[in-house]
Amino acid sequence: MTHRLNLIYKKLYSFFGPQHWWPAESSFEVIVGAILTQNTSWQNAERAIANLGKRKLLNPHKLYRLSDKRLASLIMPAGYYNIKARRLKNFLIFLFKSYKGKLKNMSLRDTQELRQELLSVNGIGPETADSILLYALDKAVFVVDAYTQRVLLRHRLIRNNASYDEIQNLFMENLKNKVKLFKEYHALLVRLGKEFCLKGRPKCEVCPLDT
DNA sequence: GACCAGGCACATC
DNA sequence: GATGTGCATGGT
Repeated sequence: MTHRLNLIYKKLYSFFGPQHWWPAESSFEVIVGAILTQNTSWQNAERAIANLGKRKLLNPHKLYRLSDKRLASLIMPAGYYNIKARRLKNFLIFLFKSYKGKLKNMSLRDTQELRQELLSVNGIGPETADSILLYALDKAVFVVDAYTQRVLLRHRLIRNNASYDEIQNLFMENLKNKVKLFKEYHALLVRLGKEFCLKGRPKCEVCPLDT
């Protein structure tokens, strides 16, 4: 499986090239984006982030002080805005209570322990937690999302009811080069999923992996 | 108008 | 542990 996964990576990289993920100007922006993009197109999440950025609100202190109602209205384009406002606040409450509002402090914690802490925040599930760890804090954790599952399933690399942890372990046990590779690999899987592995179709057509 | 998009919590069996 | 539902905008 190690060889298989490395071969897939090589094919994806040579076909698509580097993806430059995560598109953001700061670690905090990555975290905000990770929550805003939950079950939502990145384009819509971006509009919400832009609304915050325009008002210089993309830092923990400012966002923490913003009322839930105001926050919700600003992130409206991302959809689920009431729930997501609450989720952003839940993360910030955690950040201030446990790490004095500083990402640097949070980043010093042991990766697996921090992962457990993030998962205990209401509104942060496995994908959001791992996106934060990998893309905001540079921790060697593989991110699994809907595209990852779909691509792997289409190519029969997992069984159709494989759990999040199973899929994540598949990558983490078989790949070296950790952080940089994990970032690029996940981004490439999303790119492939978007362009070739469409939902509601039994098979990928002209899939770069099949050539 | 239907379906989809870089999930998650919660209820229920 | 599996399955169903609410949350909501904007593009195709």
